[in-house]
Amino acid sequence: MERMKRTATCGELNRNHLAEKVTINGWVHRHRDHGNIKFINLRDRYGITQVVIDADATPVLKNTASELKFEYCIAVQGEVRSRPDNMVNPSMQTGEIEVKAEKIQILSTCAALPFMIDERTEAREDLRLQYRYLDLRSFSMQKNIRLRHEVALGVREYLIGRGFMEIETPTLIRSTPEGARDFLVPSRLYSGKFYALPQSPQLYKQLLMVSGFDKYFQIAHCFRDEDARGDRQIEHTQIDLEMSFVSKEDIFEVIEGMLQHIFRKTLNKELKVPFPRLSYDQAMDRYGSDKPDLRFDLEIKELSSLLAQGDFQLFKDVVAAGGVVKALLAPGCSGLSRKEISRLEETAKIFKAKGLAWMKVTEGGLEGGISRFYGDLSEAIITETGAAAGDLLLFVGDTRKTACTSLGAVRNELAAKLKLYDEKDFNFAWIIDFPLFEWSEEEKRWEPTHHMFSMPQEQCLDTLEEDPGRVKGDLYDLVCNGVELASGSIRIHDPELQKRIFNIIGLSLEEAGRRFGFLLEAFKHGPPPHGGIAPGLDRLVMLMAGESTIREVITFPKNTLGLSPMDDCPSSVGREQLEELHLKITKSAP
RNA sequence: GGGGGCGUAGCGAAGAUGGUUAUCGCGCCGGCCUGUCAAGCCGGAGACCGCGGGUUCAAUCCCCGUCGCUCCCGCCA
Repeated sequence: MERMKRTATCGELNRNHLAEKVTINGWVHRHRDHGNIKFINLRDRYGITQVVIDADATPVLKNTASELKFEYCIAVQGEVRSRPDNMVNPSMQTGEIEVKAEKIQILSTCAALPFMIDERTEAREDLRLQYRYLDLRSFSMQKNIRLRHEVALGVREYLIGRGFMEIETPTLIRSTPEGARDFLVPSRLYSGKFYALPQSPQLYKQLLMVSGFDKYFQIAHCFRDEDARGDRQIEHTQIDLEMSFVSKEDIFEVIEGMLQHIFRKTLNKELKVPFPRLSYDQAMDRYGSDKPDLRFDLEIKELSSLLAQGDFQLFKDVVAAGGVVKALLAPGCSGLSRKEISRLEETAKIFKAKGLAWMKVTEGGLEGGISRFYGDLSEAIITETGAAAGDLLLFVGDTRKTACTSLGAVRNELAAKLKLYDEKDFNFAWIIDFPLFEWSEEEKRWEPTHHMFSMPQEQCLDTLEEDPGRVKGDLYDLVCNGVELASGSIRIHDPELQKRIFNIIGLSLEEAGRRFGFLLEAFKHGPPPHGGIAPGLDRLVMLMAGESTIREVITFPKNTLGLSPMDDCPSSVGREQLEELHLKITKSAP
């Protein structure tokens, strides 16, 4: 029998098609058998159309229809007709019509499903990942993957419209043991040698600038052999871009325009640009994070000198030792129970705080917690924090970093608990003025905060070596709703300056030459000033889709352990394969 | 490497201070049904209660260990 090819999709039929003969192909989404009449909701990626097998159907048709089960792939030929007035389904796109089946062909059958293909699948995630091809049939996954496609399309439309060229760079590259752990690919031809998968196309895009390509972008796969998280996979996708002859202002403007274009097109949402800017120091001091969620206020205040005046010895000691006391005002939270406060304290402790001190604000002043140490200062504390009766004050005294980050975590938890923000808001901001170097206690040396090719800010150029910790870089992150969406910098294009950076991070010229000789050599040949940025596509789509993990916007993700439950990889390989690669396994996985 | 949570039928859940036959919804199988759209009704099958050990007359429940998944700290230039 000839296969019945489709003439229409399951999403497009409406009153304009009445009386037309159509063939639709798709999957049996639902079937309702009333004995002498039967309904099938046929689904394809465009929508769902109701098929009716009427009482007057031929025995052959009725027989075929009775065989249908969930997710059978079928073809239906029939006539589009309007539903009886009281049977119209206003919640369906095609709810005014139905297809009266004349012929049904079963294209393939479907075994019993491991889970229902629902709008919201409730199966455990590892099961969903194991049967990802089924999970991807669900409405929400179809929607997410389509959104991802539209975002990628928007990226291309916008950037190409702005004169960018989409250029590919290699996937098998030289390993550079800086930063994240590399994935290595053993060489067959050269025993004991390895390629690496790129953590990003960083060096190549800089070389493309040297080549004069001026405005480059690529939707690039990046690989990092580190532990996964909800917003992190060992393999992810970046919208990688680089521009010559620019300052960070130019890059901000391109990214703002690009996001505006994408949001307008896909979500019909108007983003307000330019995005606000916060220095790294401000972000840490006020929000306790370098990726603050700015959908809500809840600012952290510093009360070191005030609280060191009271009788609470712990805070006195902290301040005397050069630490700080930070305060977070929890509005209307004086009613929180001990238990609730101690839950917040647990959160603070995860981020290294030794405890979470508190005071309740009442009409009569401060009460409970550590308030008894601050009788005389209560008015000053209330004024300083802007607290009002009914509020709760939370304090951490510690090093600046610990005090800030632990209260930052409490801040996020409080905001979620108090529902201080609209989930659907998008609150973008640029975080700028990052320090260029960080002291590594483990390595006992300065390390680049971002990477070693980032430009120090001009005012620091003369004094780089004096106090590397104070050097600010031409570095910037884009954050949205507490998620780091992009990271970039203006790059160094002066080999002499580059050498000074190597020197500060303790990388000898010989070693630098071995690892990055090609880049240094390139920079001897008229490199243009350049800079770039790389928004994470997965995270962007995750936010836009309202999802809380990037796995929901990736077709075939790994789980948090870096495994793929569907094809069960990584997997072992045969001895011949290993021998060909000159490899020997010294220890097998348990 | 470390901490929290979860693990009961194909799926999602409930369960008891330790006590006969482990409960519910979806799915599956069989039957009925002419307008449903999460169709409905009747009947049925399906669970070594993650795995191993311990305590006990008795463990799905308590204890110890282990495995799997997940969230987080570390890590992620």
